[in-house]
Amino acid sequence: MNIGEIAKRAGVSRSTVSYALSGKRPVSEDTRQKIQRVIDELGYQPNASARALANGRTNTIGLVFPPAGNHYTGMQLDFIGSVTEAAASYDYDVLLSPSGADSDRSFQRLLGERRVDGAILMEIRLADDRLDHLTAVGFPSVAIGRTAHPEGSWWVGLDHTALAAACVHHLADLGHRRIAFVNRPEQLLRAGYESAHRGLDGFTKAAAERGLTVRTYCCGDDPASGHACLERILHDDPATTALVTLNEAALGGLYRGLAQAGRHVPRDFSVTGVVASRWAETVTPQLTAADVPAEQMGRLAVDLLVERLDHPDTPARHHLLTPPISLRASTAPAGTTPTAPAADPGPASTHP
Amino acid sequence: MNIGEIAKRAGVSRSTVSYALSGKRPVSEDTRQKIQRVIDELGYQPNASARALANGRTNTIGLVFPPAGNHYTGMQLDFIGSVTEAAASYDYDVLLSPSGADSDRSFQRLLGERRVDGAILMEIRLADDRLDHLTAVGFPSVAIGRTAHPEGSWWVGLDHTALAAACVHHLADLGHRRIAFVNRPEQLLRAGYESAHRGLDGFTKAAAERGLTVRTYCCGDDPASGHACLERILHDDPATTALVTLNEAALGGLYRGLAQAGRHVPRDFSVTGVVASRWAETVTPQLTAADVPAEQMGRLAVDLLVERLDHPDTPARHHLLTPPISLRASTAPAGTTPTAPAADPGPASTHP
DNA sequence: CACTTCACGCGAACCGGTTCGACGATCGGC
DNA sequence: GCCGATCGTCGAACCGGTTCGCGTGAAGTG
Repeated sequence: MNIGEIAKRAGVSRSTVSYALSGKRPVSEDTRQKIQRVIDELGYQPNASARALANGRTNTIGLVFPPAGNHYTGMQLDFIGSVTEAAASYDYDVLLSPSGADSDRSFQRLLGERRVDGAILMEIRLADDRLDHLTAVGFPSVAIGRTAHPEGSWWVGLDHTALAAACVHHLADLGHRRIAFVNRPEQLLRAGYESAHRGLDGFTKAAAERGLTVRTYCCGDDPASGHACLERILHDDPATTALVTLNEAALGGLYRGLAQAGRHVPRDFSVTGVVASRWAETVTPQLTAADVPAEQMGRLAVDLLVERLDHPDTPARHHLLTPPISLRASTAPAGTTPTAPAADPGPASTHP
Repeated sequence: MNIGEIAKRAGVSRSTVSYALSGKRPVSEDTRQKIQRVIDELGYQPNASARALANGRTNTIGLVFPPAGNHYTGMQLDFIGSVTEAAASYDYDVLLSPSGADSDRSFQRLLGERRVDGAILMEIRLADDRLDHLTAVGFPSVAIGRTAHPEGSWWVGLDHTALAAACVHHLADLGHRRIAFVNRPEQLLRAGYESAHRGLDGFTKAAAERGLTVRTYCCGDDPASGHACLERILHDDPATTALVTLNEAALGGLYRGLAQAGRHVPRDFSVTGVVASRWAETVTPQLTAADVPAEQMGRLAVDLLVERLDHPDTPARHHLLTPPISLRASTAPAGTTPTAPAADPGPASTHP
């Protein structure tokens, strides 16, 4: 059932059907109704490929995935969901592109084969060749995250420096003097992931400002690594009384490690960090954290991209978000029994 | 840079370039190299829309989302990731379709506008009009989940009945006599979600078989609901000593409720269920559960779909999986102190 | 009544690929 | 030396839309 078929049955030409549908030229009320009736009857819908070929727009945006293997974190899920929904509200579809191991192939396909009108990139690195390439060829894109030199490009990001610093100040205000920082995996830090870098930066500077004793750690994106990381922390400095984490996937393991070491949260040990609220609320006690507004970020990214697609000459825009720390139940004043392990080892037992 | 440009620079016709690329007709080694050189030089990639229009295949598969609003569970994330990767390995792209509130519009677009060659559907209902429609029009699709009458259609699913029953038997073998069942939200149960129905079924039958006293609950897909649900459970029957859950998003809340009620897991209360391993390992103590092999399921779904696309006349195939229960740390024999609350209320305090 | 004006609708060209039928050149066989 | 098969290439048609220029009939104007 193509447009020619509709035209034939309605007794008009193909172009008239096209104009009746697009409204780009006036069509008399009579013929419009005649055409509409045939369309309704046959349930006709124009072929997307043909339309894309003719007018050069696919009405699809690409969502470029991190090269993080098959390990997706919760935040990414939230991005995907919110981007998809926001795109749908603009009548755009979303094409997923795992810029994974063979990043080039899949990524190049999106652009070279013109499958998408624009792209949204996740998991940005400070020096991001994907973005460099896109801006070099002038391809419309919006980054979720910002590079070292974001001037003149489109993005929506979190002020990781400020957020990590806020966590430090929160702990320092509570009297903690020896704190640890649990970052994303070392491999990602080395790759230049912006959240890992800026977060570490903010943590380190704020800690220096407040004269705290700190140690920083990288930690795999899974509970087992979190558990192991926590054991290292307490081994390296048993007097540590608090930690800041950017690693939501490790959170469960960090808590488990604390329980096993007999440190009660928040009585003996405070935990905070930068984590999406749905994960902060999953652990017990709930995590006091700067909540990553993933859904809002996804929607903003789509808004920006659509604006850029509709008005190609608009100067670059961006949104830098700094959500406040949500006080929940995982932090408390330090100092009642700063270094001694808790007296009651009961709750920590985990025998099978 | 289109195929005509390549042809001109290589001094051949457009059709020759096409044949050189597709290999569907022999091309002399000389001209092939000449063409290849030009292509490499210009970085030419054929336009996807034009190709799709010409040969009727988009090389894209649609991944149809649940109508669950903007609330995505962890399992869905795993599906999305594994489907995307598996599809990439077959050179297919993945188009996301939120068959959400206005399910029709987005869903119909995929099919009617021929944006995709085939579709993978998630969150299947026992009576699923989307699937009925697809099979009615003969559109190639594979379901992740199975309807009430899956004969003759393509799917990969979990034997929820058997899994829930296995959980019951596991608890019964440990001596538990009064257990609760925590299902997905009531709204989904009423909508006919197959996991909710078959799981409930398997639970009920197995419990009857073993002569257990049971109560069943529906619970929202979030920690707060889980917490509330657990309070209801203990209020309705304080002698309950174990629960089975299908609701991974509520898991954190269930644990929190138990801690707050002074029930130590697994000493005073056993918890098990059907949950993806990454979530089972996030809670403390780690959940003894039938691990949902989400990644494997995603890959299998793609395998089936690609087979169906390549061989349109193959009879329907499917995979029914029954993963074993992974013994972790959340279940223990009942009976040492079956009904009395734990003596030590310490670990349950959650003051801010 | 002749002339412009306008509203509508038509045909043809185009987007960038694929595919089919045909044609010229080369080759081997008798 | 002529004929038929084979190989490599070309031109044209087609996929299903969109868009431009033009023609036609009716309405408006002096």
